[in-house]
Amino acid sequence: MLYLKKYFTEGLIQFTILLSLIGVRVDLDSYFNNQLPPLREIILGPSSAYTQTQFHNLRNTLDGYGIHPKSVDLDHFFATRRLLNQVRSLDHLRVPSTELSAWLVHRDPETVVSATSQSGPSIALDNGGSLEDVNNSEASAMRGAGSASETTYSLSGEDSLGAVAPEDSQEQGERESSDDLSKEDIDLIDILWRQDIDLGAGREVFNYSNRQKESEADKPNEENEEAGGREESWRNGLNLRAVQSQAHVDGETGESIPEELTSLGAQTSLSLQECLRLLEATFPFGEEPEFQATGSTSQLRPSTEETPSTSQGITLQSPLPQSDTPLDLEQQWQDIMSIMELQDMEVNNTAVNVSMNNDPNNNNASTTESVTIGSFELPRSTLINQDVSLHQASLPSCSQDFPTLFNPELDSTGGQRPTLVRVSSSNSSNINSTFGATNLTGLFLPPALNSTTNLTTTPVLPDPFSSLLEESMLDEISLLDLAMEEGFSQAQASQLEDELDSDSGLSLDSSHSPASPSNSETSCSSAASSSSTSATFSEEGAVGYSTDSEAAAAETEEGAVGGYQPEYSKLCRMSYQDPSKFHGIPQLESVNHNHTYNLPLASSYSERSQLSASCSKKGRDKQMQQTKLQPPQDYADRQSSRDERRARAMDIPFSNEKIINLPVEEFNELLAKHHLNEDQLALIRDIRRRGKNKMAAQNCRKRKLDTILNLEQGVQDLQREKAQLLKEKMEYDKCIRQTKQKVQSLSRELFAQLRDEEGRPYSASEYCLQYGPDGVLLMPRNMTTEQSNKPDKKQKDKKK
DNA sequence: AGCGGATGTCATCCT
DNA sequence: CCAGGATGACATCCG
Repeated sequence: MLYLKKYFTEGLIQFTILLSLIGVRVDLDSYFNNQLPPLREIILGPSSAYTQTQFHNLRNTLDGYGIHPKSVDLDHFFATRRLLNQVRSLDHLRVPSTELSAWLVHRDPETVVSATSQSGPSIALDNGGSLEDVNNSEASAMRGAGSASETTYSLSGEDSLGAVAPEDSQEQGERESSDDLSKEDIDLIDILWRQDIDLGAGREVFNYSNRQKESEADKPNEENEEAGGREESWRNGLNLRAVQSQAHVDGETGESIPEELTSLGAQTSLSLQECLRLLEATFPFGEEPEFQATGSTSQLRPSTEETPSTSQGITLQSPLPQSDTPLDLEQQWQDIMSIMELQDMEVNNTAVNVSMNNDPNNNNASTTESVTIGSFELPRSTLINQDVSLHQASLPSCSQDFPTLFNPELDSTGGQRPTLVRVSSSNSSNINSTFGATNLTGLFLPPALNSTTNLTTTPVLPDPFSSLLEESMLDEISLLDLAMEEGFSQAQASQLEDELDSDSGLSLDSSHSPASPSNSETSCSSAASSSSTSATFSEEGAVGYSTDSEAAAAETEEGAVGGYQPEYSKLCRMSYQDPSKFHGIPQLESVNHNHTYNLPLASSYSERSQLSASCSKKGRDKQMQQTKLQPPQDYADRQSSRDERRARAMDIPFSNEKIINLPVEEFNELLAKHHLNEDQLALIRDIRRRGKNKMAAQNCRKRKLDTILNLEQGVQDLQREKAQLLKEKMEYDKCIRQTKQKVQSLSRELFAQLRDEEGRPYSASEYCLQYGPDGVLLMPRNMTTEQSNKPDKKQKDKKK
């Protein structure tokens, strides 16, 4: 349904616009009055009536057209949404395509509704303020005013307060021209405008009246109900509006519009990209851009083409007569801005006011070129002209050369080149991400070098895999090495590997935990053989109380490990060395476990001494010497652990390893077999406890080490990620830089082409361009600076 | 002699 | 409640 509705609405609008352009007069009002209910049903569905908003109600009342606002609004909303989506698709800076096409919906000025009456709090709604009754006469006049400058989006209250002198003359001229349009045309346009407004943008957005407000200001006599609406919309959109913020009085009605509106509008901000799009749309490729109005939508194209819709077609060329073209331009801009506003609204209503508008001077300063003729104001507020909607616009990829695109235009413009334009970048949700907080003001500033710096500074990150390899591979490798060193056969080594692989425990140690239940009584040693700690234990146990096995074994293992980290080497050693040692013992081999504790001291001792002898490491030699020099028994005593000595002293009939590693049941059985006294039992229990705690401590330490290694790995990964992000940042910065340049050039071009009613270029000293969500505004400098000032603002939007 | 790493041990908590 | 794992703290050994 939505889809159909969307197209239906759009088509209807376009058709109407076309008719209006052609000169065919359609009485839309009557049509809508009669048809609306059905249309509404079609478009909105039966339930639509329930969803009416205050805004609509206001409009209805004020309009007097009796059109159900909702239908139009929704329609518009969907259409706008679609357009917005298309535009958003362009957000990607990297999109290479440079093509830009914009659909413009033209609204004739006459349609303006005077919002003045509604200025009340109800306006709080985005559009609410915009709702205004439109004077057909005014609208027509407005239309006639055509020249963008005249069409200025009047800041609120300007009219009543009295427009700024400089603009007045121009405005008057414009006004006069505006009269040319027939009332019918105006009505038609007005209807279209309403639709736009309903879509979500306040009427103000579309209000022609606002634009024309300048002219109205010039001509106080003429009532501009519309003007009031325009003012409102502009206020909302522009910071400048703040100036108007003082209660702005509708020229005709004399109603004052609360400042609140202004603030509300100001909150919406225009994103940089949006501005760029607008600029691009406005300045298609070098040539004088013309807006083609097709039905409701007109495409912005490079201007070589003739605009079919003559009346609404806008030419960017500076020489353009002030007549209609400027006005159209304005409208288009407004439309664009309105769309942008919608975007903002969708994303987040909490837009940030653009600081730019407030300080035009600052911006100027930033700009390289000194002269600022004027400023485009893009009203951020939701309200504003929606005449122009970008249908398809794509930003050139960052890499693309902006200058190339725009140079032609620049060349053509030849004459004055106003410099800078101030762009207000607001926080639009979409763009913000890319541009971040960058303010358009900064556009002209030299790009930050941070990105490059970062890149250069970014340290080369170590290969992530290296660490992994280290971690994962070292253990196994070291084990294998050990095995080989100690005379393991390849088969044995492979067996060892299998053991490693098969074990899925926390750590090697844990997996091979001696205490593992699987061990049978006879083979109870398994733990010792497998686990790192167990190895040590097994040795102890096997050796009995007096062997040097531990030291010798340790050294041997260390040698195998080589220069690797001590921790690692030790861990590895602890985990797997034992099995190798017991290899030579047939009975143990079958089980794969360490049964050293079963071995008599002598045997173990001899074995160890052999092992140590085989070792080539320095520590080993020492031990060898010790071993040779001292009697085995003494040496064993000296080397044995305290518990071993104690156990021997207490005449404990079995080895410590057995005490430690036997499963509880077997251990108890063992104790039961031997008749032991209290002291002996206590010692045995302590030995077991300490032994287990020892293994636990080793496991704990290994885990700590693993944790540290993992953390290191994580740090490396993060560093790598950081480097990547920095790289991306650089790229974005580059894009932003290019975009800024492009905006700058476009702004210059635009300003250069602006002409007042008399065809004179605007003085940079007097005017400046301001960008806002609502469009680009040409604002008097004093207005910008003094936002609180009166309606003087003669904003003349000149759209190209 | 002092330092730091490795290891053992204890106490404690938790499962 | 016991056995045992986990872990911090401390002690000891050793280079």
